[in-house]
Amino acid sequence: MAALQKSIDKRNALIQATIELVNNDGFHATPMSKIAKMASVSPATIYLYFDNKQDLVNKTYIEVKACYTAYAFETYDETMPVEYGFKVIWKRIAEFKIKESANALFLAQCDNTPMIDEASRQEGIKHLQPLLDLWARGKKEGIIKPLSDYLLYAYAINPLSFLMMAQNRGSIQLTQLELDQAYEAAWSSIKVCK
Amino acid sequence: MAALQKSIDKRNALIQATIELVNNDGFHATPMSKIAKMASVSPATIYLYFDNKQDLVNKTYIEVKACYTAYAFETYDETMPVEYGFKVIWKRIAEFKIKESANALFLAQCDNTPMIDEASRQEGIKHLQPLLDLWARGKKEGIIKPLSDYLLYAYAINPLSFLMMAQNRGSIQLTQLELDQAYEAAWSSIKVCK
DNA sequence: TCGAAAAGAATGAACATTCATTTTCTGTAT
DNA sequence: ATACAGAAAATGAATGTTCATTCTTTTCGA
Repeated sequence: MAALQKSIDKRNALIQATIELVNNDGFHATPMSKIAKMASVSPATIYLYFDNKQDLVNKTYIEVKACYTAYAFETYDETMPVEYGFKVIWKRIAEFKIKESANALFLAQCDNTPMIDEASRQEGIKHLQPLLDLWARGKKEGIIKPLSDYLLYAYAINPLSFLMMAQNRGSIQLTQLELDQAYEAAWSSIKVCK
Repeated sequence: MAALQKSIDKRNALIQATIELVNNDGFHATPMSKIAKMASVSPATIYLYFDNKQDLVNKTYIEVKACYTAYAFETYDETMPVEYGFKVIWKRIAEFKIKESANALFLAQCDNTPMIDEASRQEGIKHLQPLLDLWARGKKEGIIKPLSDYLLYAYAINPLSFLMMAQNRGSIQLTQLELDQAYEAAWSSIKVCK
């Protein structure tokens, strides 16, 4: 059976093109024809891989978000002490912003825009669970302030939001020192003061 | 002279309609015809007030941003002690998010999207100067951590970014307690630990 | 009565999606 | 091995719609 002959490379090229073009021009200012051209594919071909433009961008979002969270939790495991765990995750997220800046920018745009379906948004959130768990543990151990779950949740969606601001629309690169400072600031804001 | 016979009400209605529609559908998914209809005006009339669609959204952005900063600094003056000044500004910003949530949402979308001209973006940033000055003072007095100016700047663009996340795309309203917690977290992240 | 302001209809370009063909792949029979 | 049939994949060219902007005419205020 030829159930999956469609080229995964072509699909990836389409996703990459979508990210790059949406970053530069925004969702609605990015024509399917341009995405097709950048992916070296006919416009009609896109519809073999995705239902329509909305579906393309939804799936791109979910894929990038999954990539983001996988990256964030790569070096973390649940047996780590809370503070160390937080540090490990935080640093990975910062690294993601820097090394995968196109992906990070794309996520920022999606998360602040009516561009993505609510369902896909929910889907994208799921993978952040380990961070929420870590925080629950930190609160239980008295290491993390008893912040409202709702705030922690907001924080979890974008713990680096101010780094995002620093990175997103300015093109300046953050230094290691700045990253360390940013981490310290973030940790200070949630840890219980001794 | 009839240099300004054009109705300021009509202009305002157009700006309001732009904010509301862009919040719901995004810039490019908002047709001029719809903006006109919501403002009870002919599409052609928009062009008496604005050069084109881009100009309309740029001017809307600048106006909302000015409104935001005016609100933020309303109760602040430069003679206040640093910590108190920070608190006063922060609380006003939080209030803005809550009371003027449509405006806040609009700004979040503009700031994370290629929707606004770079020039207008710069224009919008200018009014944040008092906060930068406050921080310079705080650092000089040893009250605020010696964070990189660049980070403080990023923070200044959106000191409430994580509150934004909490408010923007979820529709849940934050409680007073949560706001207090959020303020404490923000202050902890930048103050010098005693 | 004149000039600005406003209106509605018209224009032309851009775009998402579909259609009718062509190309490529794969499994099978020789 | 080889050729071929059938199906999936890919294509470029329509199609029909939507929309920003402009044009011509009408309304309004002084």
